[in-house]
Amino acid sequence: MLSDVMEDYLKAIYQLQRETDDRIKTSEIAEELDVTSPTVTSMLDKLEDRELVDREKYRGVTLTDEGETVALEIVRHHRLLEAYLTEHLDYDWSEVHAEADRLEHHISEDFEARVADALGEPEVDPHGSPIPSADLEPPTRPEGKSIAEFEEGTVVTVAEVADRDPEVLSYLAEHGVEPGVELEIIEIAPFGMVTARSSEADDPVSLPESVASHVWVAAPAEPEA
Amino acid sequence: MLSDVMEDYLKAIYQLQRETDDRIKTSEIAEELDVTSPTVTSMLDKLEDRELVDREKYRGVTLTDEGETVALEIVRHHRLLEAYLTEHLDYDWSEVHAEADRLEHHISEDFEARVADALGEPEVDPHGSPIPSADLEPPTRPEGKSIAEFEEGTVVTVAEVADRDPEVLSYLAEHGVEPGVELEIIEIAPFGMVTARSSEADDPVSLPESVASHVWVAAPAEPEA
DNA sequence: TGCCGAGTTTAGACGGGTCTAACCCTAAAG
DNA sequence: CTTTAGGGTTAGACCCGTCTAAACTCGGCA
Repeated sequence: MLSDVMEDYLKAIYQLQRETDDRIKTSEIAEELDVTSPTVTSMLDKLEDRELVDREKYRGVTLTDEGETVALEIVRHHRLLEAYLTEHLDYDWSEVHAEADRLEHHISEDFEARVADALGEPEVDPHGSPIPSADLEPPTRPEGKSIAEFEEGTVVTVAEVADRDPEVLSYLAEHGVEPGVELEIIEIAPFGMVTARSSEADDPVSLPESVASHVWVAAPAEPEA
Repeated sequence: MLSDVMEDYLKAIYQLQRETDDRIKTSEIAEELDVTSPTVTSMLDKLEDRELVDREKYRGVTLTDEGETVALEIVRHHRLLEAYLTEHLDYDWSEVHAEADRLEHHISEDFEARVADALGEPEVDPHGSPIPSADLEPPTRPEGKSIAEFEEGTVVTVAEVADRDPEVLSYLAEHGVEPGVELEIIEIAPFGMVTARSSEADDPVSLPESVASHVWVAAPAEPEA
């Protein structure tokens, strides 16, 4: 049996791996989980003993297949919960993350199945993030780009908003930046700030690079304009 | 902040207190929580430090008002969850206990409020047990008797089935013993076994004293027959 | 090639929750 | 009033997850 904390580490490594595609360093995990580096090192020892991570001392870790499966299970729980809370308990898009973070470790397989069923086996959560399937096969990374990578003047459709900060999410929602909306990229400043107009809002919104890079657009099936 | 484990102890003490109305002894708590006596003693030290229990060494504990409030909060969570799982996620009456036991420590005030709202502020859970109100005032103990305390031939209405064992609950449900049904007491054997016929089942059912004592009947408002 | 700094790991401590073994108190029986 | 059995508490150990302080490694730069 794995502890909640171990699950958190595996999930963190998984998510960092999705972002960087490289070995994950101690300090990155420490940052992500808000603990010190030695704490991470000792946990990595334990995860290595259980063959949940591959490790090279001083050079970071990657998940083993088994570790990845565990991480996917937790991510599935998390995203199903987010979807359920918004659909059936009237939570706002921006509020669900913290609640799901606490609950994700404590639901049974049975609960997971019932929630998935109640939602009709959804494929994405309210932020547009893909929900791992019940078989926990590693999803192929969907192609996609952040809105910061487009030319000024382009109109794109938001697929995913990968931020977790509720304040940021509220702000984005207020300014019409949510999965599904169309965004016209108005300006990309030299320091990375993106200004865009949403189909759902009157005024344009400006987002610093750190936020804009979390707003993703699905790679279009090359609509031969 | 209280740990999950502390909450479990407070809840256990609360529930034992409902049953026995006396100081609760170390060994009773140990039994309830499936832990050894020294473990309970050391936990009681901590709860006493925090003024959540009143203690007399060698003679057991009672909850302080503050301890009772915490216990009521947990019980409220538990019973709301049980109600929600049966009403909205299609759980069976007999299955909800374990799931609620895990979740009860991890839901926010907000979640609690939304669940209560979705259910319409229910007053009892699926087992007929009263759900503490949101203000966490200690409920006055409802009058009531177990079916073992009636004369043979009496017809009673089941108000609460206070067992927690899913196997026992399944068995009872199969034989028509659930909150709301009418039960005709057919026989009370000298060793305490109760045989009764449910309005919801064809054949009578016999219950050993240990089970029968958990099947409660609300004290009727003395219907002057 | 050798040094240096950033980042990682080791060493050692601590609080939480649990255990077993040993000791001690309480209350009931004589 | 004394004994004793049963149960409660103390003592001491262990694992978990965390920390700080100190030692070490890697890789870039002189």
